[in-house]
Amino acid sequence: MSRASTGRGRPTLDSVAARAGVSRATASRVVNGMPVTPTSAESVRRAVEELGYVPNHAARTLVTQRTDLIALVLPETTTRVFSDDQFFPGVIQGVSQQLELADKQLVLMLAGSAASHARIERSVAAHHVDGVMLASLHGADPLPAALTRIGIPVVCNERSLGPMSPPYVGVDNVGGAEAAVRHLLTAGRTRIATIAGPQDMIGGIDRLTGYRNALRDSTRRSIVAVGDFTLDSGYTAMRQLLEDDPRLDAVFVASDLMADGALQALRQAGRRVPDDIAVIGFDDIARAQYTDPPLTTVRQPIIEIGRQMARQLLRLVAGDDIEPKMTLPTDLVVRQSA
Amino acid sequence: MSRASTGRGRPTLDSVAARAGVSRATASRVVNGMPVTPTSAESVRRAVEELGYVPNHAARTLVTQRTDLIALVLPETTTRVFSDDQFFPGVIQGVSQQLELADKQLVLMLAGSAASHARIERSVAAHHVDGVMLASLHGADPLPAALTRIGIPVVCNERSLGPMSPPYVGVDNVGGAEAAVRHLLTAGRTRIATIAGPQDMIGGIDRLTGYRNALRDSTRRSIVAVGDFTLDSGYTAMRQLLEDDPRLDAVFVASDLMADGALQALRQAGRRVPDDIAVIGFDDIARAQYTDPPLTTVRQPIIEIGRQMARQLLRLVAGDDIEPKMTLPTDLVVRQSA
DNA sequence: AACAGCGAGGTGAGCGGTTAAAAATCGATG
DNA sequence: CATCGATTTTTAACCGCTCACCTCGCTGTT
Repeated sequence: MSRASTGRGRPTLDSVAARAGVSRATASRVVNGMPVTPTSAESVRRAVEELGYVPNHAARTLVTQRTDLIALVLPETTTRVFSDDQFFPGVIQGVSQQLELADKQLVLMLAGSAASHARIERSVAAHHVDGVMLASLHGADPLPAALTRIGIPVVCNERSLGPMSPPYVGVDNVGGAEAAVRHLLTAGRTRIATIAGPQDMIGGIDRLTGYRNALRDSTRRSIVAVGDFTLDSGYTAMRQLLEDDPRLDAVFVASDLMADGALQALRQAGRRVPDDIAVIGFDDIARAQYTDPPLTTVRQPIIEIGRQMARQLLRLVAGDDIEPKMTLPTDLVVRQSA
Repeated sequence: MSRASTGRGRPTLDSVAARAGVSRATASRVVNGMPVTPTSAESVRRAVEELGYVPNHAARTLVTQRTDLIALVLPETTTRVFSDDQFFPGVIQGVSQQLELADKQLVLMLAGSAASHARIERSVAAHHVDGVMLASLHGADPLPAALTRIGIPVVCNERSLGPMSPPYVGVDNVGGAEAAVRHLLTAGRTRIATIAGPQDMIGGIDRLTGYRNALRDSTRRSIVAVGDFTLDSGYTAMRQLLEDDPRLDAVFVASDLMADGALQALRQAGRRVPDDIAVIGFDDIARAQYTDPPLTTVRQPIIEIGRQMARQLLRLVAGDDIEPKMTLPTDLVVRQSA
């Protein structure tokens, strides 16, 4: 028998069924789009409409074991969440678009302290979410391994440096950097330095590799300074480079934010860009078109990264298996700085 | 009787109870920190430990009617999510910090299309979340009213322009703008213009009001151009102002991003800042310290906005009632542009 | 010694759905 | 017209947890 449905509060499937004159099971079928007689489908649909019925998510989750929740974990290092590079907003936007298509909700988890790390693991262990996306990991973060062990689908942004590398969606950092440096070589630049990113992040490592690759094919030697993707570090690194080798005529900078800092250092040092020295950045952040001069840079498709991460994860959640490595193209955007 | 606990899969409260030699109810009490005999508390705790038990969230939600999920709704207007003002990342960070203390999870919903609007309403109607924070609404958004009608706690960022205004956490836009303009007056500036923000957003409206208030007390007349908070619009507005009144000696700009654009227009027009013309922005975004010259601006405590929104909402969710209007202070940060 | 009072722990009824299995319905067929 | 197979619908058993209520053993009182 269907349960007594006298109770007030929001309507349940029982009240819908009662009103439509069918059993709860039939009502459930209609709600879930399973085949039923047009007659009962119609009456159930009307009852749903009249009562303003909305399925109870918790009840459904309890039996189906699906939460329709997808987590996006971001490391809450001030460096990145609060920098201007717009990486996180972009990823969030892409992820959000894709999840919306699949009618999943996005749970955002900022992993700052060790406490939040533990909290995330607990939450995932409780199967509070169906899958997890990890973005912008530093070094050999233990999280990918921990989550994989729990046995929940995981997708990363860029390959993980740790022991266990889950499927990932990355961009062609190496190729992009190579293209940038080749552009400088083609323009006849001879002393080409780089301001690399942190060497415990894929972006930092691979862009430096690309720089080295491109120079290896030429006769130029490599000149390297290291920053941490912040504007200040770009400024400092540029001053350092100028001091070490005043005759530089080009610099490939591993992020636009650092490139912006580098431009300031160059301006202060009285160097004209691109006449005296060419500058190429990486990321193509919004500001790149407003620097002085507008910045030539390597664009990475940030929103697309988010979309693809979500797409891959959704497949994993659905039980399909996927190509574990996905690399999105980068391309050189030529403006005035090189 | 306790249910047979032979089933494989992750441990349930039943298996914990069985292992600890107590009833499910007692195990539940221990897990939820209610008073029990030290003896049974200890044995339950050990069982939890050994089995790696984590409570099933859906089951708990089903009976308690709490989801421990809090939604943050952001309008996905490209203008803001993808601008450099870092408002959203800041709010997210503040919200996240506060929610973590209360052990709630954050569900992020981007409200772009009409479809996503409907989706959000549906999700809230299903009591998928315990409460909702709405940020940065445009005009008379119908969402506050719709959500309030559903009967779920809502907190906004800034008061809503619509018919129904939920409790909100805002900043002292008027006072900040007044302080900025007074600073210009004190410095002896005589022709003080403003580049206002969009007049369908509280920030845009109130900052213009503050500008007018401050001028009303003086003998200066007001000169107004309107932008939409983007850099480009600041640039355009500044050119317009210069054309209309070439003898301007100061401008109060309703956002740093627009101020950045204004600085570029001024530089291009050959005006020296602050010698020929003083510029004051609003927001104190990260970039403000790197503009040329560094920007004098009105700081608003973005992270704190997020924290307070979350704090207020959590109280509402807990059933406490709160002061429906909360205004956080803004303060003038004097750098070199004025 | 009998009994009220009290606190700890057990019992069982839900919470609101899904879904496998059983029952009912129905058109087609011999 | 009874029978059979194919659908559609109903029944009822969960999913895993909380909580109101009841039981039970113990102490303190008269």
